[in-house]
Amino acid sequence: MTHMPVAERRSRLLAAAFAVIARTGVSGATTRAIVEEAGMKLASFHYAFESREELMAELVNEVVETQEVVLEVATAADGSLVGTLEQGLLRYFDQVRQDPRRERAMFELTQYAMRSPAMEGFAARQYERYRRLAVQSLDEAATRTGHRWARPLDELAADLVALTDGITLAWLADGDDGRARRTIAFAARAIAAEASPGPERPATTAGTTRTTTRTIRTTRTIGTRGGAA
Amino acid sequence: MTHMPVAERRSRLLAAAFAVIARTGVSGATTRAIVEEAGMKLASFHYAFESREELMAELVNEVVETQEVVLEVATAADGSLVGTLEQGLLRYFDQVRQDPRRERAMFELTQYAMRSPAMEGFAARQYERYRRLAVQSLDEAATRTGHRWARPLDELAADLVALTDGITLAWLADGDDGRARRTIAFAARAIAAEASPGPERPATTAGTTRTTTRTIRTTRTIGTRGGAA
DNA sequence: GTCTATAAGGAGATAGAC
DNA sequence: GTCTATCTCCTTATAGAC
Repeated sequence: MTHMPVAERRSRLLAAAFAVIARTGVSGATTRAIVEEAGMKLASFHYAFESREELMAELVNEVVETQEVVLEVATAADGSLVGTLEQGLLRYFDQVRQDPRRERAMFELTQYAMRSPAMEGFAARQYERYRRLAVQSLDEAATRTGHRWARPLDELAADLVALTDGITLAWLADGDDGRARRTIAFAARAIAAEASPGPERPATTAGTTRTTTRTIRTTRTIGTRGGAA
Repeated sequence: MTHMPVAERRSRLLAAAFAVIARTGVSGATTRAIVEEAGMKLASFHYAFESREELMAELVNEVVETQEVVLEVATAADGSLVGTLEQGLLRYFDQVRQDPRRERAMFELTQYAMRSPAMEGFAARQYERYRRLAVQSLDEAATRTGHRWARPLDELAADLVALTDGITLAWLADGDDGRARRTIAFAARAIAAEASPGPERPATTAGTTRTTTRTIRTTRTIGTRGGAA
């Protein structure tokens, strides 16, 4: 019915496709289901895209490039590195809890891409992006709490991504919030243990609640179960 | 052609289904592809199974129950806990490298089960089993190296499973052996850091190569990059 | 540019001969 | 019990009217 620039149509179809995948999985994302979700007619699909495969490739690309947060660093409750990391991980986990279907869709799209010879290398690029985002978070966390990472940041980023992936997968499987939070506390300890007290001073301690002013409390933090668990 | 007890037929179809899934993914596991893999005719499928869905459910069950190793503990190179854990993780990783398609199939089956309302709770059972196996490994590693876990073993098992999952997923995505091994070294340190030197003596130090006899060397082992990386 | 109608093929499942 | 042949439905994709 309505006229629509082809770019707009493509964009809407991509969004619709992701929505369908989130709801029913990749296998449910038929051209018919997608156009219905987008409120279009079937023929419009093939006017905007050469094939379903082209849409999937485009979607997979878009999804990689718009991936934003691995974990958002928010200055710690007590200024500690562990606490800061744990807070960040808990925020990430909140996002997962808030929209589990999105997360499931991401995993499925990754696996779909790994199966498609045409999308060779996509999964690798996705994980590279995850790591880049993690690098930023780790860098900021260390700076804010006055620490220095004892290993190449890129390596630590890979460790962090592995932990978040594992935590997410397990939670998607069993939905056990408490368990996820305990593993998050563990993850925070594990990552924090890879830092040394560094020369970088925390930028500012203002504006945070419960400022215990206990700066540079670090490395050996076994047993710090944080506010979680 | 050949007569065959129905139980045998079911068993062969299940094995064929898993092979097809490993090769082409769940979406490629059509009844036709499965019977071809098994060297049967299509009608035999529906003689042995009510429906494709029934086979998938059965497969998913079988796969859970026959899952054997999360990580196989082999006495450490130097008797340390970190080393023991790292060795075990490296062995696990070797298995993954040796048959990546199997691992991919496992992830896909889990996700498939999570999408099927009929298989509600399967994924949770699978992860419970993973944890039980991890508990055994952790228990043995601690006993052998004379340590005591400072947290409930079930929690640590969840941490370990998250790490192995994350390591596996990342490697399946990018195939970077070095990175995987570095993350494994990190994982070993992280888990080992959750132990305290305990009263349990190592059972025996005989039969292991490079027995440095340095018993009870523990907890603070950052930087022990082991034989990996 | 957008629609209806349909082609062409693959899917799960079954009928019925042997 | 095992086969061939077929039903029915759903998929991607296109033809052709408007």
